[in-house]
Amino acid sequence: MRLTTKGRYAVTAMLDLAFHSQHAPVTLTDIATRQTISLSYLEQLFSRLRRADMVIGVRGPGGGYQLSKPVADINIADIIRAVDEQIDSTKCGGEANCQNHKACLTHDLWTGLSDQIHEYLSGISLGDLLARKPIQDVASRQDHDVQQMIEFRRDVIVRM
Amino acid sequence: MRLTTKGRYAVTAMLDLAFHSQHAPVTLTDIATRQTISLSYLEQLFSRLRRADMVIGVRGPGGGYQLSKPVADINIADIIRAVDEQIDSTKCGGEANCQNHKACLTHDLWTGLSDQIHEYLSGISLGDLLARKPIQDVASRQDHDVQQMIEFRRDVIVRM
DNA sequence: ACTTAACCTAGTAAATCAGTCAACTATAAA
DNA sequence: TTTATAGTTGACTGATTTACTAGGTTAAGT
Repeated sequence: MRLTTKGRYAVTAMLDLAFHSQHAPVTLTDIATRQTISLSYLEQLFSRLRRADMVIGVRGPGGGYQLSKPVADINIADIIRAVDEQIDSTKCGGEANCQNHKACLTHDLWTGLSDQIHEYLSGISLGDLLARKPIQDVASRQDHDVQQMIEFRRDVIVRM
Repeated sequence: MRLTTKGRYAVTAMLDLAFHSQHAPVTLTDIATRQTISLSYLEQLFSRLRRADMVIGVRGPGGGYQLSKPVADINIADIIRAVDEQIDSTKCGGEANCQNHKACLTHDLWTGLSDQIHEYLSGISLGDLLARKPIQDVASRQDHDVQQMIEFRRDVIVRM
């Protein structure tokens, strides 16, 4: 279990997707605009999320991404694990013989805590996050603030 | 709140220190041997831990490191925060003006979760970890396995 | 056909990780 | 009072990861 800005981007994007894809697919361009994340970087993250069966890509006009499961069935640990390289078992890759001939001692110490963190994050679903008032407020504010920007951009492009 | 192998090293080392420094200071050399962590890397980590007032360095022969507080008063979040660069508020460093003129929206989404993780890790003390049976077992096994190695190394050096 | 938007590949500057090397200072034991 | 111990500091390095850019191809709708 690793916790970096990469995972934060993924969780934020998934939260944005969950909030906006109730009726129709959401384009990465929209998410990138709302959350100020690089579009190409988002593409990379969603490539992993798609391969992990967390989202479904819909091609063509009117397309975008949708969640593949109900928000209650997608937890934070899964999202982070999907985009982060899985933390290799360091040194003793499963062999458990890095110190003398005994089982890999160093990592056993950390394992308990690491498992707990994972278990904790597994217990929080996208649905749980969505249900929180502060997040709803922020999302609504983003919609309001960014909607004009998105429409303006589309108008400009249409006119070109 | 970031979670990498760097933090894992720090927690593991602090756990080792807590387990062995009841009576006398523990040298980084011993910790490095037991936990198979680079000595010089440990020195860097403990330099930060010392500046964060989590450990006390005792110089000279018989010296080493000791915890500065009871194990119940040292929590995991503090350890990780001491060695990791604090995650900067990305883009809008406290200014809260990264999107339009409004408050920094993107990061607000993550803040709630990040705070929760921090709160969760704050609730686990070194004492809590020490009290766990599996960790005691592993630590005991390490003592048994590594003690000969340490003594052997000292004998060799004395003879040189 | 043309547009849309997902999908894919390769590359890159910057940051971080994990570690080395080499010096220095304070302290306790000889 | 040497001398060995052990902490302290800083500079430096290769490898990896991050975050991002550029440029394509493919599938689907109008």
